[in-house]
Amino acid sequence: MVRNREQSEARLIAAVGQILAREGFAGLGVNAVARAAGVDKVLIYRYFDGLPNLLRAYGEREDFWPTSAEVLGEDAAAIRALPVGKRVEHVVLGLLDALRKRPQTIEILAWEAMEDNALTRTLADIREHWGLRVIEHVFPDPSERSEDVLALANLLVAGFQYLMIRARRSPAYGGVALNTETGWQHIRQGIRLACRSIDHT
Amino acid sequence: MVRNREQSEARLIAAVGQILAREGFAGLGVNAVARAAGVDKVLIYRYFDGLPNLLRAYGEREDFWPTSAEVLGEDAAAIRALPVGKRVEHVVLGLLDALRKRPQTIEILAWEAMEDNALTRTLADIREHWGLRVIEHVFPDPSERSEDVLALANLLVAGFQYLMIRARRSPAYGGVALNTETGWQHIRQGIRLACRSIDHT
DNA sequence: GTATAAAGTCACCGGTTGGTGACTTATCTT
DNA sequence: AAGATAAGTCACCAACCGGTGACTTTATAC
Repeated sequence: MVRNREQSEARLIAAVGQILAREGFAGLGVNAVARAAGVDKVLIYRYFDGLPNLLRAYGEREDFWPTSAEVLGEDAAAIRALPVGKRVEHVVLGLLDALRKRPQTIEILAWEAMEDNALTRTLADIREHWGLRVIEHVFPDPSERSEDVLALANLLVAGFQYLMIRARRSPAYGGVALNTETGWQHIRQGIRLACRSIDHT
Repeated sequence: MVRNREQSEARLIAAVGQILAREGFAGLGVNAVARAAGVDKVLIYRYFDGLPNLLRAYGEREDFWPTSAEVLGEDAAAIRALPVGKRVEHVVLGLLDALRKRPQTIEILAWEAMEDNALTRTLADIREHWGLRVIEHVFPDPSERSEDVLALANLLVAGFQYLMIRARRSPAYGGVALNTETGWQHIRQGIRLACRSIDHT
């Protein structure tokens, strides 16, 4: 048996992702993670001082959250020149595409919303800083942020996040297909439709 | 000790609601329910043949789901005379108000989306029949159901459901207050804003 | 009043959970 | 080569989980 702390840490972090993808957060525990990593669970305490910190390490991997560039596109300055409605549409759709590629991130978001414990709180901390940066990027001028438009934008984001969560178990939601690409195209069209009314006041 | 099966059953059903309200579905188990009901857990098996059926009994109480009248208003026929966008607005806002009064129902919806087991599947069955009736009521003519509008309507419903779920733990979401009435007024305005573009094509 | 079926109690089962102490073994420094 | 430090193993803990069998107690039907 080769002894290698770095490798063991990496295995534990990878095991978190495996379990989240396979069983969801319900199966996430010290025993399960250690078993999946092929490592003794005592190392979780020695190296990470418990599961919450291991989960924090997992949440801080580079590709866990999309970068601002991935959400906003390469030319962030060009976005700020668009009317507000178009800007909202752009960032909401960008966020949708970015998150659809990250099923484990969706799993974390879901869990964060459901339960309130040491593990979820650490994850909420990580996401906090990330989310604020995006808003600052898109709406540098606070006067542009109408309360109602902000509410609508967040409602749309909350909506597709919830649909992504349901998509893992259910093939459809209220007549909208969640397991086909065309179903998600309709959702994207719905978002565009909603954003159209923002500039049209 | 008075012996009364009906009362014990009622206590168990009430205990389910208590636990859902207090701890959420994470704390929902045979032992916890029996303890909260002040009743031996063996009665759960004797009277309900297990927790799933007890939960089904809980989900079938009269006031658990809003009635169609509560969502649509008293004059369901008048709604069908409105343009499509107004109809969507009306039913989405009606559903929002109806569900805001039912925190335990939100808890169930959340759980249903998160986990997939015997308990959640029984609850999904109950909700299924309920949801279809509402859609049939509002859009009796299938030709009126544009795919994109349907997607938007479901996106809005999914959105406020997700926000309600988060509201239990977080006071705000992306700058929108979830713990004040004015915050929810902004969300309602956002819904109205989104629906405006439906008829405006 | 007595028999009987049901209501309720209690102790226990195997399994899993998060967590720890004591141990062996490998690697690295001197 | 010897010793120190860290990596990894293992057995065990108390607490909980869902679930069951055997028991006592009460109400009810006859």
